[in-house]
Amino acid sequence: MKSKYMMIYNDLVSQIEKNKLKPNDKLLSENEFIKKYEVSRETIRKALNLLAQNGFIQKIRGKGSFVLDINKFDFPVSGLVTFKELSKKLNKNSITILDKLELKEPEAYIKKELNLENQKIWEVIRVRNIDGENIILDKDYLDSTVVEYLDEKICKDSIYNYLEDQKKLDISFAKKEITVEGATKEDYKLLDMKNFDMVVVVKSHVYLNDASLFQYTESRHRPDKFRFIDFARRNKNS
Amino acid sequence: MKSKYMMIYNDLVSQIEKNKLKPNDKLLSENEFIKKYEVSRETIRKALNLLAQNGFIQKIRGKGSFVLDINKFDFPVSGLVTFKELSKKLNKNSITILDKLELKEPEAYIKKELNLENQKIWEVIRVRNIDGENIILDKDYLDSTVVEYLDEKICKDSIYNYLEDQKKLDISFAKKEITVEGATKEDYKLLDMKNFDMVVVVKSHVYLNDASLFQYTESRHRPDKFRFIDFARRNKNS
DNA sequence: GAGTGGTCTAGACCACTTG
DNA sequence: AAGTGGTCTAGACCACTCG
Repeated sequence: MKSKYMMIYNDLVSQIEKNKLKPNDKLLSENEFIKKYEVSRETIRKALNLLAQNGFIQKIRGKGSFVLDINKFDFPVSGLVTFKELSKKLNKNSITILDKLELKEPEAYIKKELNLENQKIWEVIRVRNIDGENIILDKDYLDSTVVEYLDEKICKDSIYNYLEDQKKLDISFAKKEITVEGATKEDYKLLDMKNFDMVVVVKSHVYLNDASLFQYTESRHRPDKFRFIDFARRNKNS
Repeated sequence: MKSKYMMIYNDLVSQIEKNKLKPNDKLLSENEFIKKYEVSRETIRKALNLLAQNGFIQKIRGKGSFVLDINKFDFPVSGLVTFKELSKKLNKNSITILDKLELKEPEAYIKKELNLENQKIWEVIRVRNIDGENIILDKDYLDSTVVEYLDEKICKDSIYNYLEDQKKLDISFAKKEITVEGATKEDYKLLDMKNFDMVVVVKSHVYLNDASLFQYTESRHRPDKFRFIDFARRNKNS
């Protein structure tokens, strides 16, 4: 955030997103960046490595760093991103409908997913309406010992906003699993399923900075509207 | 590969995979690692940061680094991994059936996906049979100016093995897109579709180290057998 | 206060690309 | 030969956790 390499990273990301740096453009060399930002080489390299990791640039030894033509920003992207952040980027006409908000004893399988003892959980069921159609069903389960309070307003806006900005929780990482399953009665009831009989299910376990699990989520998508984009670098360690 | 931080990274990964380091175990501190491996701190930190990035450990300031309980290795995992590498990890009984191998003029949409001029392409169509069922249909299209030669043996084994080990190509990164589509006649013909009428489609654009695009792939999965696991860290830059 | 990880520096040597 | 990125070092200061 305030670290030098993060500021340089954010500066370059915004230049790429604003198209001030275009695909195939050559960045300044590391030595030129050193002069421009008045920092050491390793600091520049941290920023550039982050850009490479996230698919913005490709570094080529002996040649330089080049902007990639991966327009990840037209679509949903991998990573840990909230629905609100996404719909903002996509410029879609989206509404969130709160179907259920309840502090309750967890069902057995939720208890298992969240490794709970006797804590209660918040169950939040929300329907995402995009361009007039109910497309996504989000079912969230949050450990009430971590998240003591929730209300309708928070759920309709963004739970993560509240947790990060108000509660200062440090949401750190998630394990996500994508599968395709038969639609349930609940899916048919809450979503505009047309003639589809399957849904894409994204199950997430979300962890705080101290590696504690606090949230389990099932995000159920009508198959024709589901899209997941991933940028992957190849590992050749072994 | 031969770099110090990569050797340390691989050493620790193998300790975690062999369960010599168990979930929630505390790693040595950075200063202890310095003594153990006789390297500088930044070198240790490069190795540990790679582990954190890939979901093996969580670093907590003031406390230490801890092994995560993310059993990514039971399942398909995100990243740029070949079918052969995957099936080896999964210990499944898998067979590859070569349906088509042809050097030809590309169809218009392939030409577009690969930004081709007048090059011919290799079209490779393979069916993956797992535990006796035809589950996955892989359609590969490779730029023949990059990959001049292919044969049946290579396609039945692993194209990437050949390209990396024999041809010394540096496969670097890919953009992948996951969607769900209606099954085509080809899907019905080549896959054991049971009663399903949709397939999960993974479209990949694969690039070399010099950022040149050389392969486009469509991997079509029967929906009940598809599973994608992703480990994601949250970015809070903006 | 001692120990931990996070950031940053200045300098070194290397491998690779290009003119 | 000059310029590029890749690795590595030794040391510094900081913010955080914990007893």
